[in-house]
Amino acid sequence: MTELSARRQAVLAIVVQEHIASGSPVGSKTVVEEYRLKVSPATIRNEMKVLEESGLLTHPHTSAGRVPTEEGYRYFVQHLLPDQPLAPTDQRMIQHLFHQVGHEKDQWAQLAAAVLAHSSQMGALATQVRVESSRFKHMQLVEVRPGLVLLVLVLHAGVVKQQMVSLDLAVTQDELSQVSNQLNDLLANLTVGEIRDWMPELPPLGQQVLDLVVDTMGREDSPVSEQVYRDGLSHILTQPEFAATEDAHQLVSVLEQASLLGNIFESVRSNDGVQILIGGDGRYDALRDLSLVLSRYGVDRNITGVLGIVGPVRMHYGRTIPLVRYVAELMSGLVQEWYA
Amino acid sequence: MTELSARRQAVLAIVVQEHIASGSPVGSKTVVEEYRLKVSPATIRNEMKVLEESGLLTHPHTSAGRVPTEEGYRYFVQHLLPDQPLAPTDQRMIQHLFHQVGHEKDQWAQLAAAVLAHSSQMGALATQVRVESSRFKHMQLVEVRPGLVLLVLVLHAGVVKQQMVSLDLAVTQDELSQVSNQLNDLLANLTVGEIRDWMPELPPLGQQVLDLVVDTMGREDSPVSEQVYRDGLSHILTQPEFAATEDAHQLVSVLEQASLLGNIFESVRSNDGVQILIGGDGRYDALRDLSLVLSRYGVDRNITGVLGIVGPVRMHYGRTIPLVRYVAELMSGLVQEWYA
DNA sequence: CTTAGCACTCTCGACCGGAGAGTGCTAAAA
DNA sequence: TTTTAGCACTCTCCGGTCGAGAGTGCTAAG
Repeated sequence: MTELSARRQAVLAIVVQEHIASGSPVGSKTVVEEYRLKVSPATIRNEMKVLEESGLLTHPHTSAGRVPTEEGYRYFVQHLLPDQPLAPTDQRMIQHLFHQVGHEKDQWAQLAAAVLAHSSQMGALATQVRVESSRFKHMQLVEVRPGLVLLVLVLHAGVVKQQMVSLDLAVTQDELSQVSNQLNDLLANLTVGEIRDWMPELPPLGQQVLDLVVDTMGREDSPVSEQVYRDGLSHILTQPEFAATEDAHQLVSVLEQASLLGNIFESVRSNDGVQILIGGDGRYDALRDLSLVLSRYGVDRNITGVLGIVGPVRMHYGRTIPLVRYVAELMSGLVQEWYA
Repeated sequence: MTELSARRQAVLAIVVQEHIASGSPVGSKTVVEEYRLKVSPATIRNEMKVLEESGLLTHPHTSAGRVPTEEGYRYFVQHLLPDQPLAPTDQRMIQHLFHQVGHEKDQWAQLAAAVLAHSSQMGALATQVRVESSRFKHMQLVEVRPGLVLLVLVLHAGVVKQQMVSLDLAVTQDELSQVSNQLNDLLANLTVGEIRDWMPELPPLGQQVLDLVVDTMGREDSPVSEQVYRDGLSHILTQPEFAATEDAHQLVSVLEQASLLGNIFESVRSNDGVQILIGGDGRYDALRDLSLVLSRYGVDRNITGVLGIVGPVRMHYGRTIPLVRYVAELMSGLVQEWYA
């Protein structure tokens, strides 16, 4: 990508903005008129032709206006987009919403998604924070019914994990409490790795419980509670009644497909700042017509979540980027306050 | 709705089935030919006319075949659909999938949704079970950092609830353990209602914790953990690029709108068997073009979840109904095994 | 380097007309 | 009384045509 003259940059910016606003190809006349340039349409046409040769614009057919390519969007976002903070009114509105939920940290992510979706009029995603390699804090065994025991594990940063298990041998609640107390002393402040390496000598029951603790600490968190799971919505869009475009169908299936999002989220976790994925950036074919504006949030590298916006490539980046950044910072603050 | 002659019923059944299969209006000739009836098309036309006058069929325009009305679908589902069990191959396939997840009860609902979606090629919904009015079993206070305490509450049926709280006064872990033990004795096997009515005399700290316990027991479960929340997907479908039909947009927004689904689920919870909502049944305008095939599952009235299928009104009820019934029974079995 | 002028291209919507599908009616047959 | 054959009629769907409109690319002059 060679350097672009100032005017050429301006033309690109205008085409991108105008296309984002209108949704249709933008012609040379529009560029001149809407932005009161002091040159003629013909001049703009020449510039646009050059931009097209650089791969930043295209036109859908001979006699339509220009449309940015994905590359054009990327150039725009990287070089031509002044990154301003979120509008103060939006800031206040969002802060207000977050003040209302308060301590219910389970609902932060959901609220973040709702706020993002509402403010951007796009799709929104948010995960809860994930705590990596947390240290053991406390455990408790509770007999639910004979032979069936519930392990409750409290880790640092207030993470609670639970696991139901049926024990081989019949035990009393007293025995369970005894084992719990013993392990509480032994394991205090250890990570799962440290426990694995160490593995102290214990009586059979203690051993069995210890194995369970290690399993449970190592296990990925899994979704819990009254969440409504949605699945297969994309199937419906294939029905002729819902004669949705190829695109709409694709969109929904991408968002339902956990593995792809998981990959992307992992890479987002490991970088700071808002990250923008336009049209899959060539790496993700399934995202061909989608853009993601994502950011990590949390506290250092150990407590992280991901949130952001999904929408068509033709998205108002000037609004969505500050929005995502702001919400991510806000969430980081909340997490800091209650976890760290 | 007056009684229908056997032949008229047969014609209705054929029209419904054929329309479900083909998606287009079905004409008198098709009815005769595909089902090898021993009458002429003209006779069928007369029958169809009567069915139309009864409000069970319509035609989209003068010279198209007939299409069932919502009322027609309802009649079909209630009177003309032989309720057969799910095909044994499907049964085996589904059982196989469920055997693999085993103890991870958090994942059952998700799996159920995935299975339903996959087997029906429609949208699927599933909630976790919800435990009503559960009895107190055990509690534990864990100091996360000075002034910040985590309450972990274990109820009967293995329900775990947690709540982070900042205490007014500084306390030691010992004091916390003492309060925990005291309350564990006092509250054993009580429901939230019983605790509220009783409310024993306690020292200030104990009182504060007791209030918190009551709050937490009474609180609705909220989604937890690494669940990816989705929101606002319907916004995207309003963009011209995803020029989805009115219907598709409606569909997605309905499924995102928690309150409507919540209402419906409540009514599903309180009835047995598979419940079918065709085109909103006149009660839900937002579901005009959608059908839901839902069922409760769980153990008696106290531990219940909801699962089912969403799709266009033109849905293959003969397949989806047995499928939903089967999965609901399977899930009930699992819940029984691990909760009751 | 910029611009006016102009021919050219392509889309889009409207309009038309014929083929096809299916109905409703009538009158005859069972 | 019920069923059926025959037939006119209606409506959609599809392809083709046409003109308006928008915008470009080129050329030649400023």
